[in-house]
Amino acid sequence: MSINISESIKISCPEGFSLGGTLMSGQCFRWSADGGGFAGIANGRWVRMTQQLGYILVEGDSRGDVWEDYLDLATDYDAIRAEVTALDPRLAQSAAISGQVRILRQQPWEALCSFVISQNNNIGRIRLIVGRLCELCGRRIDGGFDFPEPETVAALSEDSLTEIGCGYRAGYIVAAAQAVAQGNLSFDQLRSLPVDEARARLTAVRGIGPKVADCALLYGLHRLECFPRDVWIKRALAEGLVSEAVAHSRYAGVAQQFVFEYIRTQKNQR
DNA sequence: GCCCAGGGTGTTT
DNA sequence: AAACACCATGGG
Repeated sequence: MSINISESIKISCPEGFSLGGTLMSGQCFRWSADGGGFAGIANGRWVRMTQQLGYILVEGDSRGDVWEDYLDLATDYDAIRAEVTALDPRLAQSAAISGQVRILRQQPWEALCSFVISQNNNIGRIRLIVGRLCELCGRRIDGGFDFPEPETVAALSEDSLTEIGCGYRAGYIVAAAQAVAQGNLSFDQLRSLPVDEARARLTAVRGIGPKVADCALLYGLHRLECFPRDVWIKRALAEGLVSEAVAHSRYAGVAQQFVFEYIRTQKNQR
């Protein structure tokens, strides 16, 4: 397969920014290490991002001026980091190691669908299944397959999803897709509703519980006050790496990502 | 073989 | 409301 690197652009960013941590820390499942950088498909386009001193090199289909927004480079993470560590000094340990990670601005359906797949699953297998889903029914684009539209997934049979390894989640995936495709779940509404109501709309769908709802709101709609509680974060709370005070603060989701990435990197070094 | 993974649902205490 | 079994699947 040949990739036509038609264009490349540079996006300035803080030198400390962690591109790898941001793309590979389990908030998105479509990136992989490639030639010193990271290749993947987002916003309907294949690109490879490579971090240089003070900027990100974006090669491939880099049209559209969407990547600075995707990486959330306009948000002041120094201020966020200062605020959450002031709220809980114990968090400084995680922030010191993983505090250069940002919350991606993914497309809401991709985030929701990916985290429905994520339940009781591990990151490697989530990547595998999400990739197969795109190959199964995503639009063919230069470099691979785009994430499928909700209408496309809503029309799939549960059997076809079981065949690509979705297991018992097949029905949940179709249910979520149908809720979106039929307008019962509107991302425009979820974006502006009070967070508790947005959560309630999401968890009303069969297969979406509180954790997946918070992931959809945090990673798909950039509601930074959401605090997804997976097994790792529950463990971190029990061990005192992060406190409930942070979990209920306005940048709870950012702090949560610091802790999640911190635990992962620590675990890999053991 | 057992345990675990970015959980949720339904049932039983 | 809290504890529990069950849900597919693959890697360790």
